[in-house]
Amino acid sequence: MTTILVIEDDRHIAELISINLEDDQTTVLRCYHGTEGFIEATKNEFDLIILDLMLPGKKGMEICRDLRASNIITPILMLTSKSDEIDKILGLETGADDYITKPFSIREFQARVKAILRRSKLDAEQTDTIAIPELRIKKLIINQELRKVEHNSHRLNLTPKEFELLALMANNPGKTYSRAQLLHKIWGYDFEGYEHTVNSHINRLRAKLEKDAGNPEYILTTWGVGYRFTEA
Amino acid sequence: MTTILVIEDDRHIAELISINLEDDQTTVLRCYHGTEGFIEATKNEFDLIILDLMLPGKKGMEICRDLRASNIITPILMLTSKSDEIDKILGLETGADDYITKPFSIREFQARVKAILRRSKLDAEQTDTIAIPELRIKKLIINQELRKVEHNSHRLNLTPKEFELLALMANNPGKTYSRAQLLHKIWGYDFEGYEHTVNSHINRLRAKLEKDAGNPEYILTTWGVGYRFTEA
DNA sequence: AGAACATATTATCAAGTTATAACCACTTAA
DNA sequence: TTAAGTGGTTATAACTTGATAATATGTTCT
Repeated sequence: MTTILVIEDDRHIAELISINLEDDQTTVLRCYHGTEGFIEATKNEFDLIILDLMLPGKKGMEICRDLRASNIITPILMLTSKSDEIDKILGLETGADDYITKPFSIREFQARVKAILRRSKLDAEQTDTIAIPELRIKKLIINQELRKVEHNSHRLNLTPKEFELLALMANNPGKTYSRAQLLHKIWGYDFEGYEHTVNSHINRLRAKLEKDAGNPEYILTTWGVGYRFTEA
Repeated sequence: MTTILVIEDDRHIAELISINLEDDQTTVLRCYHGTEGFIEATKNEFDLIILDLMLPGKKGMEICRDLRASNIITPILMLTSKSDEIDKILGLETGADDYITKPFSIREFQARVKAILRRSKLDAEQTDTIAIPELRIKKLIINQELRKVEHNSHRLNLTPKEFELLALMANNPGKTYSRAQLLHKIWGYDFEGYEHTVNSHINRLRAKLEKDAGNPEYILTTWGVGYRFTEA
C-alpha cells in the first residue's frame, strides 16, 4: 500500500494528480494550503510528498526545508511553473528529490512518481546501496563524493558527462544500460538528441580509461543493446 | 520502423508535419477528419498519434478520451491554438501525453515528437522486464533486469535474439513453442521470413549454452513441433 | 529390421546492422 | 582569444542475422 500527500492550492491540478495516481494500491491525500500540508506531513507517514512551489501560507520551499530539518526523509517531488527556479529547488538547502515543471504531461508525471517510489523502496530494502562514496574495481578508484577518479594511481580528468556515465554504470556492475536509459538518466528525460551521442561519450571515456580501447577492461559493450560496467 | 497517425483538418499543416517527420524509417498517415481518424487509430497500431484539437466531425479531445477508453495507449501529441485549454488537454479525462501550441517551430515540433517516441520506447523496454528478475535453473542464472546470463559462474555473451529466445522460453519451463510462435513473439507479427530461421538461432544459442549440443540440458526439442525449456 | 521419408542439426556465407574511432562545428568557460 | 566540453558526422570495422546446403537423426511403413 502506498500513500501520497499532495500539497497544491490549484484544486484542478490537485485533482488531476489524484485521479492519475490513485488506484487500489495507492491512496492520495490532498491539502490545498501550505501550513495545513506541513502539519499533515509531520503528523502521518507518507511514501511520497508532491509539493507545489507557490502556495498560500507556508511556501513550498519553506515546507521542504522545514520537513528535512525535522528529520522527515519522505521523498519530495516539487511542482514548479518557472523553470528558472530549478537550481534552487535542487539545491541541498531545500532537500527535494525531484521536480517537474507545469504544465507537464501525465505520462511523464506518472513515470517520475514511479521512479521516485521505486528508488526509495530500493533504498529502504538495501541500505548498503545508497551510494558508496568510493568504488574500487581493479586499478580503478571512483570517489563519488569528491567526483574524483584514479586509475593506476593517476588521476583521470573526466568531463562531467564522462564522470556521470562512469559512476552510474559502475554503481551497477554487470547491468546493461541501453543508450535510451543512459540518455534518460544522465541527460534527462527531456533531452532532445540522438542515441549515438552516447557512443561519442563512451568513446571518449574509454580513450581516457582503457589501456586498449579495442578490448576494454571496464566499460563493456552489450552488442545490440547498450553498455555495461565490468563485474568484479 | 515507426508509424505516425496525423489527424488534422488543415491540409497545409498536415502536409508540413508529414514532410518533416517522414523518412526511410518513418511513415506518416494523414486523416483530415475526426471520425475517420478515430477509426484509423482503432484499426491499426501506431507509435504516435498527432491530434488537432479543433476538428470537423469528432473533436480532438473526444477522440483522445474515446481512444483511452478503448484501451489504446498509443502516445498522443495534441495540437492546439488556444493556450488556456492546456489544463484540460493534459487531464486524464482526455489522456494526452503532450501538447504543442500552434503556430510552432518545426525544430521544436520535431524535438517533441522525438522525445515522446523515446519515452514510450523506454516505457515498453521497462514494462516487459518487470517479470521475475532472476531465474535459476541448474547451473544457469538468467537475470532479465540486468540482461545478464550466467552459466557455471561465467557470463554468456548472447546476442539480442538469443537472449530473447532464452528468456521467453525460460519464463515458461516445459512449454513447447512452435517456430511460428517464436517468430511471432520475438521477431514480430510482421516478420516475413522462414521458420528455419529459428533453427539457426536455437542452434547458435545451444552452442553457447550447452556443453553437449547433441544432448541439450536446457533447450530441448519437441519433435515435429518446436522447442521448449527444460522443467526443474 | 530396413527403406523411404520427414524433420532437425550443423557449418558456412553474404548482406545488413551496429559499434568504433577519428573528426568537425558549435558553445561556454577560463 | 584560447581551451575544453559537447553533440553530431562519417568512414571503417566488427558482429549479427537470415538463408542455404550438407549431414544427421528420428519416424513411418512394409
